[in-house]
Amino acid sequence: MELSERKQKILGAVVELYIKTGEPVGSKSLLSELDMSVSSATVRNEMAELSALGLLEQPHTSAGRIPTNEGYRYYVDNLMVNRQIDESLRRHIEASFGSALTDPEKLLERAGEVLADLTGCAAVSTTPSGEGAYIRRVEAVPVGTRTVMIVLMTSTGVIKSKVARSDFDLNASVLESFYNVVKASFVGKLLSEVDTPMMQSLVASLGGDVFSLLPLMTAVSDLAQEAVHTEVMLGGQSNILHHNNYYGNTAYELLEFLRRGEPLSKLLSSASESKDVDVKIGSENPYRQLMKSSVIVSNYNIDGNRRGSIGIIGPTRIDYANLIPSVKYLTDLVGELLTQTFKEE
Amino acid sequence: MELSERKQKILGAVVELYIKTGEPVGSKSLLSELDMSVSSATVRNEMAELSALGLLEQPHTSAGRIPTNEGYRYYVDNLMVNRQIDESLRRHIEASFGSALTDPEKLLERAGEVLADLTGCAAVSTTPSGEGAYIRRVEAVPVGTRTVMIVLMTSTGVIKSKVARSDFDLNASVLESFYNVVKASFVGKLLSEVDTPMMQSLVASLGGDVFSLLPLMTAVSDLAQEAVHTEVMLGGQSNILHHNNYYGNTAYELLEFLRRGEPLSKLLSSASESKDVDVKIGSENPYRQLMKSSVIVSNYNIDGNRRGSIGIIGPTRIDYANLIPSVKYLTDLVGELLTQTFKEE
DNA sequence: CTTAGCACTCTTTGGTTGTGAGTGCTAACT
DNA sequence: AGTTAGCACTCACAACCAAAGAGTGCTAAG
Repeated sequence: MELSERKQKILGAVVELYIKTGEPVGSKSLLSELDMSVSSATVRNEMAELSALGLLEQPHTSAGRIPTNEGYRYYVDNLMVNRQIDESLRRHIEASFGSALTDPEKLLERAGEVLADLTGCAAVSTTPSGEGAYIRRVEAVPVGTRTVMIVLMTSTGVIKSKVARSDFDLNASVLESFYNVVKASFVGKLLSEVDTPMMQSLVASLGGDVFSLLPLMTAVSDLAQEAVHTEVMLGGQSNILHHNNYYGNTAYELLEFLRRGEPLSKLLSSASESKDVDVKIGSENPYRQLMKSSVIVSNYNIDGNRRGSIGIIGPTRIDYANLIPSVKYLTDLVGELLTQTFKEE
Repeated sequence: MELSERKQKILGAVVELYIKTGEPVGSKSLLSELDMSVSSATVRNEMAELSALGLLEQPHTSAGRIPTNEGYRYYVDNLMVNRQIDESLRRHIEASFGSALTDPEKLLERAGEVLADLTGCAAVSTTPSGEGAYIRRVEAVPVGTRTVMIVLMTSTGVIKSKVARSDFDLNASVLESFYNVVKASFVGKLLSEVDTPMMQSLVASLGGDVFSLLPLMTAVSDLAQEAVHTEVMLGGQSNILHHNNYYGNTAYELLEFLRRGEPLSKLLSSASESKDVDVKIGSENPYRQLMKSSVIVSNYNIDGNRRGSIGIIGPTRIDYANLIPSVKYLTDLVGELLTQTFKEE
């Protein structure tokens, strides 16, 4: 869509003013913000044309204009200039990561909280995907006579552990055969290869040891499942109540939607890989509950590979110019931290 | 406070009707619920006296009565009969614990979710306290040449792990001396004994090995800190929006309060040990944000020792008769599950 | 002690009426 | 042809008022 320079200036001003105040913006209040040497009537004419193009709309006949989803879209794609994140804020963010660095889950949870505080929106983050990761190591640490803790480490640095119980004593010889099986059948395997058929054929091949080993094997399989499955974390839910756009029970519906991890996970994984930051505005979102919300998602990379996402969810009149760079900055930071943590083999 | 039988009956009926409908209850609507052979005027007189006693109040002059905090308190202490939890519900609850049994943190988180769904309130739960627990075992599992995962197990079955990095190669001899130090200084110690002075004197005694061992020791100490510190989990926040008593931004304030773990933790730990279930009504709570809320908390025991708490937070007109038994039932169940899981030594 | 009756209070609801912000249109102006 | 002043029009919103309804407290009689 081609717009005259003046139309662009007006559209941009309407969007930014509406984002700031939350009130529909009229021709006069627009003029006082915008140093243009034209009259309000001219602005009105231009706004009428922008309405005809579907970029602005009126809540009712005699009110100011607010941007449509398409209006926001045009603004984000063509008009917006990303704000810089100032240095002191940057230091503040980096400082908030304290010592939670070692555990990826904790790190991502923290990242969500930081982003929520920073943006005043609800924030979501996913743990690093296990896709393409393989099993680096499995250990069985005895806890009791019939109890061991199984620890599984993946090539992406994720560590999962679980207690396994057997109905038989787990003596040295049982553990030895456990390690043999693990070495032969698990280490080096992709996490996604550990599935039901694989387990079945493994069990079939175990022979006499099956009864004592089965609980341990099941635990390893469970852990692989857990590790390949990305977890979705949510922070700053209460921020949603701050945005007066969520009146009535839309706030409840949104919170309820955010609680279910599965649709959230889909939402995040659908974020475009090609773009730095993916912005979905209102009805561009695939879920009914998000019709009045915008979602800003960015992917973080570990060692150059896309591994997970971090994003925020707010009203469509979210402050794109400030928050898009914030999300971008935080995902990059998380990617760096994780890469750094696990680069030592 | 002594009340005539009729006053008790009336007070009880007012409380229960108000809990059910949320509307102030008047003398007439009360009569139709209550099969008493008296007139509305008599009821009015009784209600006036209950008001004078501070057990009922009126939102405005010509409205029905609602219970005061003292009214609820009298009801809970003297009038209420605990409802039974029906068998099918009981089975449903037990089924919802699926396979999350092994990890206490997961179990408690799940318990919170279940309770939130069950009661329609926000639910909080704490992980088992490390107070009185000792270190049962510490393991160092090599991950890379300069990286090990430290795993700490406590006598209460909590397992914490953390990756530790050193600036030197962690060869077999370093690990051996690590295990020696652990055996001598950590295993069998109470978690609370691992504090800064203890660590300082330990470091002083390490001698030449200090540089390679220090990161590992620090990790062990961190894990002990983590294990002794109980974590507070929150579920069902969105349920708060359902209760129309939280109008305006009281809902936001409450959510914001619940987000901060520290006051929540204090709240839970202040639950009376003597009583089965501790109920705090409105201003009985020590926090301003809970003035309009009731908190129902119960402790769970592992092997007979109080280890943590589970509770719910809702409006003061919460359904005490049904929900107190629910909370009680769930805490007992959690206690049983945890005891069972860790009784094998 | 109980109860019928009644005056009184206070919220809630619906209707009416201004007010003000903002628009669209027309006609004049550059 | 684009711009602007002027003006009639629309519509949400607040203020105000009246009627309705629920419920009370009080009084006097049973």
